[in-house]
Amino acid sequence: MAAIGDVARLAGVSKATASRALSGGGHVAADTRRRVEAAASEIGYIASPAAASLVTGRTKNVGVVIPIVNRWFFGEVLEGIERALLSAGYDLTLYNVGEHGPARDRVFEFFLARKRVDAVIAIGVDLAEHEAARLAQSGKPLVCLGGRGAVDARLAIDDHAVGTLATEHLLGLGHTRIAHLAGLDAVAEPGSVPGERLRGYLDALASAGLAPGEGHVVEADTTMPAGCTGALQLLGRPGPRPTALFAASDEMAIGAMIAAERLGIAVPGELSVIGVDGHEYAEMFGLTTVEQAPGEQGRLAVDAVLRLLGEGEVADPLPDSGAPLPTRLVVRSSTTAPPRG
Amino acid sequence: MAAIGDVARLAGVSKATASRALSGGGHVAADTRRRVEAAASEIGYIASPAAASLVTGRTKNVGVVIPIVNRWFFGEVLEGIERALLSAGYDLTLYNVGEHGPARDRVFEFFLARKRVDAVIAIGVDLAEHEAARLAQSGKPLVCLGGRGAVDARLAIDDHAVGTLATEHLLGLGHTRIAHLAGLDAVAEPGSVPGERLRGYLDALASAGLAPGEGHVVEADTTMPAGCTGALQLLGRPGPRPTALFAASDEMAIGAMIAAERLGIAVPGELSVIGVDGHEYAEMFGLTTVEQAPGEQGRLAVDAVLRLLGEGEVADPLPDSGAPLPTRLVVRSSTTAPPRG
DNA sequence: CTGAAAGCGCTTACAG
DNA sequence: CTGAAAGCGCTTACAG
Repeated sequence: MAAIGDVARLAGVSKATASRALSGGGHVAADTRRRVEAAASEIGYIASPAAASLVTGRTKNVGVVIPIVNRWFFGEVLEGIERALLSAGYDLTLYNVGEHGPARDRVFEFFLARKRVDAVIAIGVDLAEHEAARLAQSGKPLVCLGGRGAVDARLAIDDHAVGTLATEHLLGLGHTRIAHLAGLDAVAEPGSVPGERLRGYLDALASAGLAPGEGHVVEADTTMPAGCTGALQLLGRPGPRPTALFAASDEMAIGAMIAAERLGIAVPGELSVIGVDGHEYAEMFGLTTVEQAPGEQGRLAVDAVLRLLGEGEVADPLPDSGAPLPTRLVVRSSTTAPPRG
Repeated sequence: MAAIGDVARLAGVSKATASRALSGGGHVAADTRRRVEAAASEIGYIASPAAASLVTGRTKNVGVVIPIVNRWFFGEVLEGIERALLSAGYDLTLYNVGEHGPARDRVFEFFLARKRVDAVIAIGVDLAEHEAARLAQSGKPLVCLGGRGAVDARLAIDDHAVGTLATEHLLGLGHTRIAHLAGLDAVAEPGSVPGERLRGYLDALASAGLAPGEGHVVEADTTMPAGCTGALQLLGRPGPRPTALFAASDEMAIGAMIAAERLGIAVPGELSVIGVDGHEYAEMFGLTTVEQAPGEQGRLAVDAVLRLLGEGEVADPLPDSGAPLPTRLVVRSSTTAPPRG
């Protein structure tokens, strides 16, 4: 393996100068720099990250903590982060943490606690107090995308507003029997993403002088099969059927559309359906949705991390601090006015 | 940050002994080891990976190259790899490479060429000659999961056999007009995954004295929307309609089922559909499929890499070298005998 | 079983 | 602008 000494010798300079020419900020004569660069590329020299980080204390590596890879939203965020990090010359080290337990503890107590990453991005993870504390004490910048826990830098959409917006769209079309397919633990955990969307839905309903019908709020996993099962249950029960359904995610909404079809309920004729996300499959199903931009969110998280690390022009770590990430209503063919009669 | 010198001082031993007690294989008195461990945990010591790797030359980090994160198969593989790597104490550095171009070159020429990873796992990527050469010259073990390119260690299912198995299932049910929804470039690239599945399909057909009908092989992206569009095209054309369809992926197959429904074609009554993958949504749609186990494949790739790195009992790098990864036919309700008449 | 010393490959004050 | 020297925090022969 070629080391910097080899480059220096070939270029006829000292290791210090070679280092400065290749990476350091120190001034080097233009001609010297050229000679060093030529020498480096001639022998295919690439600096050892370990050696460099041992002295600089920087690793040019960011840890990304994610609860699940294989869900559209998370996959998009991850791709956005990867792209942004790579183009900034940073590596991405992936930690897929699930439920609390020894495996998750190990990530926070060992993997993330070492000097292997300069910063951490946590996506949609509810940080326990001791986890947030661990990270804080390590002194590494932490940027959260959604999720909960006491941290400095968090980017998030306004989930309450999302619930309100979706519900108001249905109210505006004239619906009064509006059901909600909520995410898991929406009722039990008020501050969570599903909880906030549920609250937005309830508040919008209340503002219109309405309340959900009996059994018209059902919780399910935010997947297509779970959405299908949940909708089957919700739409199949006796009593007045809802004319509209707000699902907490597009995958659930699509599952609900399929459930409606199986029950012979026409969408949107007999049932309007709206989701949340802007899933890549939404268009195929003509699904009306409150769209968010996960890939872009990932990029913004990287921007924030890079700023906290002092890369580029050091500005406000979170330029629009406090302002929620953008979402927008995209109306397609799955929502319309309720059936007459 | 606590360094090993602090631990040594607190335990009343030398840094060398502290190092041996904590990680090194050298013999240390049981009592000494206990004292060192107590000291380490007391001050929360965690070895600096950079310093350790500088001297050992090992990083305990594996680079994973993947063409796309947000596709079920790849997401599952990635999760399987992450879990296996983490439990072996290794980090996973993610490189999402797309089309050939400067961004991809940078991954192979810079990121992967440095001494930051001990080995590389490439998932479903067709390695160009210069890319494979780059990796080989870096001396790092490379394990491929699927994909193409000249490499030593490759794990893969037998895609030709997959195509044959799926087609034979349909033939066995009595179908003779069997269409194929192929992956992109199946015809143009004979050695690729889509190409092999297509060939398996054609060979099975030929063995039964059959050939695909006019316009009964259509290529599409391996996604649900593309599968839907492709099936719409395939099923909508004039002339005798196929009674069965073999899709190169479950997502495509599900898209095709939705297309059939939109065209008023009953599945399986008028059209049998079979896919490939064992997608998590297959069950919800009653989809018959040739199942593979991507998560498990990821784990096997890690096993192979770890063996090549000399971890654990150094055995054959690829224990079942040559043997393809397992797949199996899972029959559900989307396939049946062709309609009479 | 344990310690003193060297060294992994860089970068960074410190002089000049 | 450039070089000699120190040092980042470990591990590993080499002795004892």
